Order: sequence, then C-alpha cells, then structure tokens
Amino acid sequence: MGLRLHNTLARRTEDFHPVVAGRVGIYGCGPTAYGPAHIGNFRTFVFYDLVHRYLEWKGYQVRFVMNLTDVDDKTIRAARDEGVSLGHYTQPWVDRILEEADVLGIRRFDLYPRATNYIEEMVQIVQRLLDRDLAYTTEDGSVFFDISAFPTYGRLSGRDLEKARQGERVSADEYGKEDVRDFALWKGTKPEDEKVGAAWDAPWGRGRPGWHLECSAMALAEVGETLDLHLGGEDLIFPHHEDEIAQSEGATGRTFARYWLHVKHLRVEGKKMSKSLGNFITVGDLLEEGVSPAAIRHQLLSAQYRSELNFTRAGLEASSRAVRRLVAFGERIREHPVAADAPPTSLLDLADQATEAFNRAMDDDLNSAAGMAALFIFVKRANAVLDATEALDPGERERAVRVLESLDQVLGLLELSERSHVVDASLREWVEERIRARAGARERKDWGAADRIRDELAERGIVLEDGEGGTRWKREEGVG
RNA sequence: GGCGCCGUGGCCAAGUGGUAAGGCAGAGGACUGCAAAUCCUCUAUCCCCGGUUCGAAUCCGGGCGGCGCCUCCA
Repeated sequence: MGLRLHNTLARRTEDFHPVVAGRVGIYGCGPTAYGPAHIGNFRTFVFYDLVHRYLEWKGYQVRFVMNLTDVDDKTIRAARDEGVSLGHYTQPWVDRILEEADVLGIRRFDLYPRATNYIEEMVQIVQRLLDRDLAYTTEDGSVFFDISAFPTYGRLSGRDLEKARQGERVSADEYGKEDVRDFALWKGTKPEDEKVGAAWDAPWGRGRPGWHLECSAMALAEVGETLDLHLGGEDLIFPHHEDEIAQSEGATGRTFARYWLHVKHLRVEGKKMSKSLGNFITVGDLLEEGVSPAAIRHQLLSAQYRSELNFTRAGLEASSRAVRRLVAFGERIREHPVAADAPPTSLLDLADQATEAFNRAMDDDLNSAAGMAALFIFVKRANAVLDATEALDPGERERAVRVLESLDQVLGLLELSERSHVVDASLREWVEERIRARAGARERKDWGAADRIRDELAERGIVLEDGEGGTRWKREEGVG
C-alpha cells in the first residue's frame, strides 16, 4: 500500500515518493514565541506528530524539523514593552509550548531551530538573491524580493498576480518597496530593534530578517535544499509559503518542497479562533478544568486534517469516553485468561483486518478519523470474542495486544492515558487499606459499612469498581 | 469583489458510482448485595429541486444554509 497526500501545490491528492527512497525530510512551520500557544496551534502540531509517527510506523527514516520563531514584529514589540531582551522574552514561551506539546503526547521532533541562530544563513540567502537580481535594496537598508523576477510566484496559492496588485490596500510603505507585492527579506534596523537586541550586521546594512526568510534559512540548513514535506496551517499558504518558495528556489535553483500539506483551522465552540481575536483557549486552561490530555488529543484527531473541526466541551466529553473504552479494552485483553489448549478464535483475523484497515485509512491522506474507526471496530469485535471465550490461546492474545500497541504507536492515545495514571504512593496505601476494610464489611454483609467506605473514598475522588478479581479503584476523571 | 471548502442519525465523524464505518448520547440486555465500571444488541437513506446512469450520499446544473483565505496569525 502506498501513502497518498493532498498536495496544496498540485491541488490534488498524489502518490507520495520521497526524494531518496526510504528517507523523508520534513519541515513544519512552528509557532512564534510571543505568547501561549492556543488549542488551534495544537491541532496543527498534533497533526505534525501524526505525520511523524505514521511515516516512522511505515518504516521511513524521518528527519523532522520544526522551527520556533523568536524574532518578528510581535516579539520585538512585546520585548520592548516589557523592557527585556528578545531572548529573555521568548524563552519562557518556548518552554511552555514544548511542555504543552509533551502533555499532548507530541513526540519530540529531531530539531527545533530558532530563527536567531540562523542569521548567517539568512544573510547568505539574501546575498545570493541580490547577486541574481532577484532582490533589491532600499535606502533604509532593507532588502525586498522582486516578485516580477520570479515568474511562478503565486503558484502555490493559486492567485492572479495582477488582480492581487489591484486589490491590495497600499499600506504605510515603511520600508520603501518598489511594488506593493514585493516582500521584505531584510528589514533595515529601527531604534526599537536595537533596544531589544534584534539587529544584526549585513553587507547591505544593519537590520533583521523578514519572517518568511527565517523559515527558508532553517529549512534549507537543517533539512536540505529539497524538502519532501513542508507542513503548516492553512493560513500560511499565502503569503508565507509562497514567499518561502520564491526566496528558496530563487537562491538554490532547486525545488524547495515536493509536497505541501496544510492543516485546516480549528474552530472553538463554533467560532473562529485566532490570537488577534483573543478568544483562544490553551492546553493549560483545559488541564486546569480537569480535561485529560488523551481526550484533547482524541478530539484533535477526530477529524481528518483538511476538514473542519469544531473543538467543543461536549466533544471533549465524548472523546474522553471513547479513550476510556480503548483503555478498558487494553486492560481487559491483557488480563483475559489464556490456556495452551484453547480453541482458536477469530482474533487473529480481526487483528489483521484492523492493521489493514488502519493502514488503508492513513495512507489515504492521513485520515485519522477513519484510522481510529478501524481501531474501534477491532475493539468492538474483539470484545465480543472475549465475551464468548473462557480462555485464549496465548499467541492469539499476544498478537491482539501487539496490534493494539502498534496502532497506538501512531495514535498515541493509550500511551498518553497510561502516563497520567501515576498516583503517589501514600495515597495508594491509604486507598488500599480502605478497600480491605470494605471487603471485610462486605464479607459480613454489612452493606451499610461498605457503602460508607465507598462514599468516603468518593469524597476524595476515588472511584471503586468491584470485579471478579476483587475491587479496583481509580481516580475520578474530570470533564473530559 | 477574488479564490476555496463544507452541509451524512440527537451530537461528532468516515464513506465520493453499487446500495450508509466508528465514537458519544439514548433504549434494551448481561454482570452486581446495591452501585460503579465494563461488555453485547438496537436506532439514518445522506439540506432542497432537477438531470446523467441499470444504479448516486457519491457525477452535473440550480437553489438554500454554514465556513475559510485574500492582513500578523497553526
């Protein structure tokens, strides 16, 4: 089976073939470190994680680089307002973004380059563009890319350049471009830049890089001249990625990225969300409300990345229940009795079907919704098998467990919920003592005493489950 | 105004020419001292109208409705 991806550049779904068979180089546009990332950002980053995990699951050797933008208009302004250097301002946000990514089970990528560490590379790109007459300098020391010298400009976003020119509102032309459509590669230094340390020397003048240039420099330096995959949110198609292509290909003469994947923006409770509107919720907010990370992750994966996804509390509740079902199945099958002489069941077939269906769904442009459905079909049917089976053949049980784990290598749901089940030892001891006391009461058929203990535990958020092998307990989960 | 997306059961969401995956909720059942938890079973003809086709949720045309990008933004 082969992976197919919807390539924004081609406007259709294509077979995926990396430049070098078996190896994939990926660059994902990361966040700007000027504030907390919101849940919409994390739809994109969880998608990156899905791409990362799935390609590795398929056996590719993956190099995945996601940048952290730490110098741009917003970070400079914020650092100036707080009276600190750029690095002082951005570092805490970088830390928090990575922490929250960890919470959601986003596996660490290979590298998180920061723009300020690649100034030299950026200067080189600009120099090459100047040498090739694809860019020009202005009086204040800025450098602009000359769009008229790059015929395929507009191909990614599919826009008509002439119309764009006419429709464009001519904004305050601070840096003196020749054409409103030209974009800044380098911005001549201003006093506020100097104040926060956001100014570097370059042959044509002191200044700082344009936002688009940062990504090109980091991608070319850390992934290579031709990326297999370039990922980003849909808002980046124009102008960010369009400009990345122009400056990268202008500098190298090579195809910059073969496949461009763009994640549709998330909505929250039916409304558009964006940093500028200020209506964003963060992972931290959700955790404080008691929402489980696995529920968040589940909801973010519940729709295919190119379709609309409305992030809601009701949806989180549903996701939480769904994850619980998965976890319960995992526990159940691991504990199901085995016997060497157990008769064969359909479990092996079900396991094969699950893997096959999952693979097919994910190969079809990373359809995580269909992929998760494949897993849940397995859970449902395997549960029915367990209902009807006293004991399993050890090999069958082993196989079923392995398939569950295998699919979770990509989805990362069980992995996450297991991680959050860690409880401190003293609590554990106390709970277990209470459970023993209750067991004694139950043996005496003193139901009143037994129920009082259960209530006592419930007050501390501990839920009991009486089963065949004794009483199990767990912490009550909050919403989601 | 330009470009583009979407409209599937109470909610979320797959399926894109061969007769509706999955999750949540709901109902029924199993289990239980009672519970909780868990498991099983059941519940749709796909916004409307017209067309193409042996056959359409799936293709075409027209409506109605929702949304995104075009500006810093994942």
